[in-house]
Amino acid sequence: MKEGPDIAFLGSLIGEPARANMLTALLSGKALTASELAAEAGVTVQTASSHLSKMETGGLLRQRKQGRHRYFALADDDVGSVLEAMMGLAAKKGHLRTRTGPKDPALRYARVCYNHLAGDLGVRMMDSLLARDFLMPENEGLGLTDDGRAYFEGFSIDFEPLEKLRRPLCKSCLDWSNRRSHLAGSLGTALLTRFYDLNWAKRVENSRIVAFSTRGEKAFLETFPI
Amino acid sequence: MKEGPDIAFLGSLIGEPARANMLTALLSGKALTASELAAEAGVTVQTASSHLSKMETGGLLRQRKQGRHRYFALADDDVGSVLEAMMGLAAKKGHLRTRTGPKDPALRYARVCYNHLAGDLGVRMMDSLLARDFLMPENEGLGLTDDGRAYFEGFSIDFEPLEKLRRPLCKSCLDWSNRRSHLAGSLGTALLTRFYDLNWAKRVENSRIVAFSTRGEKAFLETFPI
DNA sequence: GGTAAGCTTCGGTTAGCATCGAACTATGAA
DNA sequence: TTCATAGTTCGATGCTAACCGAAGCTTACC
Repeated sequence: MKEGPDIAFLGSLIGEPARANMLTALLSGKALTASELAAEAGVTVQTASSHLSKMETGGLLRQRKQGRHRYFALADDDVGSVLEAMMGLAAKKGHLRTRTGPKDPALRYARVCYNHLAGDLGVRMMDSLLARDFLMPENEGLGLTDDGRAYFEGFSIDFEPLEKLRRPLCKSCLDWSNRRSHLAGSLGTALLTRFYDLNWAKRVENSRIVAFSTRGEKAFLETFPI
Repeated sequence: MKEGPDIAFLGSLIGEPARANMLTALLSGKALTASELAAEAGVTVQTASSHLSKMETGGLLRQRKQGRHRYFALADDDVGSVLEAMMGLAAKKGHLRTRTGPKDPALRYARVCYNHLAGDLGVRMMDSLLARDFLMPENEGLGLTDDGRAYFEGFSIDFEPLEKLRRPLCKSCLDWSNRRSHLAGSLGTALLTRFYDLNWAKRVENSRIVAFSTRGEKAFLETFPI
């Protein structure tokens, strides 16, 4: 009767508070256990387990067994992108969750989006890389220029393992706080890891906030001028 | 307790079959009456009315009264983008609706996405415009170059009314069938209208398919070479 | 082997919400 | 005024799915 992909199924999967909580938690990029996700969503483990299996068969989640733990993560970058896009729309329409605490400014400034840097600093990095022609928009998304490759190699990014992955190297992801794009893809992930390694920033426990040190922030702003 | 925008609310709004059907119908870009949408969703008008008011207060829909008719349409381009993004994910994950009929190839070739051209031809147009530097990727999305402006004016696009709108002129929208981008925004809308005016193509009744005439297709391909 | 932790499965309960009939409002036509 | 069409509101019904207790399964650690 009807043509096209089934939006309703996806929507209902995302549109249940407990599941939405879990998905938002997983947007932090960390793989979490069923118990952790249950706590995050405020339901018992049995209920969480049921939700998790639904989301897994629905293609939103990926499961990795490790000993007696089962770690859940978003299935791929696309799931994260759609979630962030929905966040953007929700924010624009004023559908905010209960109370957007004092963390909010920090969250808008620098946060983890699945596995890469988002927020003001994420957008700034993207802008800077585009302005200096290190990244070039391509049909499908984003391409790395030769200059860009050299630049990142100078920044101690090792491309060899990245290129073996099935994930795209560069991808743009729409920011819900800014309504502008930031860099996703395996390069985005690698860069964020590099920031951690350089001690420019570290993750805030139980939050998506990325806390830059004053020194780290300075270095970041110098590395990615506008 | 929790920070950030509320995904669950949006998801539940979209994740109900009747509502999803209506939204998909509205992706055609046409404003439809409550009765038409009820038929589209396969529910009675009372039920439809209830759904419509929910979606309107939820910010997904916009209502325009006209005599004793009430026309509903998607609230803005962003809603359309999120819907297409979800379609992309659903298609990728294999969640297709009941049976994807013989219309499908035509739908992938050229269809309406809210108010602009999508599908293979839509993507080709985007590629062509980018390759010839008529469009340039900018921070937020897409920018029109001076060359581009001249080019479109030669194509009888009148920019004056377009620039008075609050909508962005150019915007990229991810294609669910192709997983590549095509041109949205008010320019995208204007171009599609122009194709209709030139009799290159016309809408197929009760469908999102855009049917190009052989002459129109030829002209289109020449106008937007790769 | 025994025990504990992590997670899933099963069954029964409950709550929310979509659904529709019927009554009501509003606009237009005769 | 009267009738017809478009749409909303109200109330009752019924279905679905989330929820949790209890039991079962698997893996680890002593």
